[in-house]
Amino acid sequence: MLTWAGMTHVKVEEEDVDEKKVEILDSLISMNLTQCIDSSSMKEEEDFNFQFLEQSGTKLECDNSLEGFHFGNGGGVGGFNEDTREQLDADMDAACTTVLDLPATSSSMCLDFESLDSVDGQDTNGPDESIEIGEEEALLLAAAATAADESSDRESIGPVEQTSSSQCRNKGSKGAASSGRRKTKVDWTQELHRRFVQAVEQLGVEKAIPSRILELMGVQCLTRHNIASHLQKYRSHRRHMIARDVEAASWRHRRPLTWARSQQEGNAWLAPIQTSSSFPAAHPYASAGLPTIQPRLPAHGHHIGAHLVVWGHPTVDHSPSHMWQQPPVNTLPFSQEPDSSTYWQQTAPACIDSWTHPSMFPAFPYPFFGAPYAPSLCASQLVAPGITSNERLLMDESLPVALYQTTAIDSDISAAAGAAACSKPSDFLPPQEILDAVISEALANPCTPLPLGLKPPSVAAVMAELFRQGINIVATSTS
DNA sequence: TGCGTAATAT
DNA sequence: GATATTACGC
Repeated sequence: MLTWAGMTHVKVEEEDVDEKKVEILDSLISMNLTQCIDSSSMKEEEDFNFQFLEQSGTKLECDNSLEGFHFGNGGGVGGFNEDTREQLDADMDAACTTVLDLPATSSSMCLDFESLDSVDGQDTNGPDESIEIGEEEALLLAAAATAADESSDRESIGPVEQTSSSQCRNKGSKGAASSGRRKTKVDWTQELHRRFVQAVEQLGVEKAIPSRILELMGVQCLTRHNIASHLQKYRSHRRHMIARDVEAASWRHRRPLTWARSQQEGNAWLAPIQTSSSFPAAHPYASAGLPTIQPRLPAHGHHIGAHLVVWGHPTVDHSPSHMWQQPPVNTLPFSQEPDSSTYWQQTAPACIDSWTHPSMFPAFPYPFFGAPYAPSLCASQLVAPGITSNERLLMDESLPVALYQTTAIDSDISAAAGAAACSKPSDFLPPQEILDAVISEALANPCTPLPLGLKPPSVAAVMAELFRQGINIVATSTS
């Protein structure tokens, strides 16, 4: 039994259409759908199988594994050209005679032809909160597709929006007739993007042009404009990653000692975090805290260079592109991270974007800033158990040089890091010798430019610190 | 004509 | 926010 779940999500993947299904299909034509069918939930259903539609009389050229079949005001990927769509709308309107009482929460729908196998009685319902409807309703879409096929014998098929009800059209921008002119969004699924990337690589990033990419991808549902748009963003993201590489290299150049030390010490800085927090040791971020972390090597890409993890970095990019890799909030542990995390990384420089969950401890690129993010923290809070109070005091007196540079760090990161550090203070302590080395370096090179993105402390902060240290007279420069 | 890019629309 | 569309220059 098909269901209208909270998301009215029914999956489609059945190869054969038996008579029962055809029967249902026919009956659907006399029914109406008032519920908008949206593409939002289709994103995860990349394996829509068009064979059903093909076998039921609908010719679809789309690669089954690549295309979603999206309905509704959100548009989507389907196997219809514009003419087909318009005819489909007309057919739908003509065929619909019954108003289904569907829950208002039902906002999207996918067809699950696999579920259609349960027509004979097996119930494949999902959650209890699902609201059942008959296969008829669910298959109306398939019927519509069939009708579309009957109305069009064109071979060329492109992604065209398909609305399934007047409600959807109303929600749409311009109604049925006019909205039909607007193409639907392409759902750049993992597989679709993988093909895209593959094509780009094959052609060479710089030499890749939309028409050639489209050719290599062999996905007829896409248009050259689709490719161009995606390519535009792809290149943009890639440039961003490269720029970040350059910045990372620049920082390593300016901070060779710190860099070398951090490399020698490996994960020592944040190693405790790996085992004491939610960081799975296997995750690349487990080795974070270093200026560079081990990137995930792309399956097909070229490793141009390791990128900084820019958590808390003032120059951290908050552009939408990062969302392309961003797992959902409150996401699973890294070990369960979805493949989407490598969305752009398949050919873009192997990098780790700042897409990780903000609640995670930031892998700040500057080791001696690894812990004292929070202004309220003092060095002693970072000291391992067993260190003497005198040693703690000494560190407290020594660290301001390093600490002062953290004053401008993003407050959220500071708060997060501070909270993390306070909760497990002993976990954030680097080895004493490293700490000494870093402090020494900072003291020996007070004029070393700040790493990119770091702002100098405010005058007020400096004055406060000086005052705290008993320095009340400061010569000011007038030059 | 096709392409790349930026701005804008949906 | 992601994608499509458009305009413009090359």
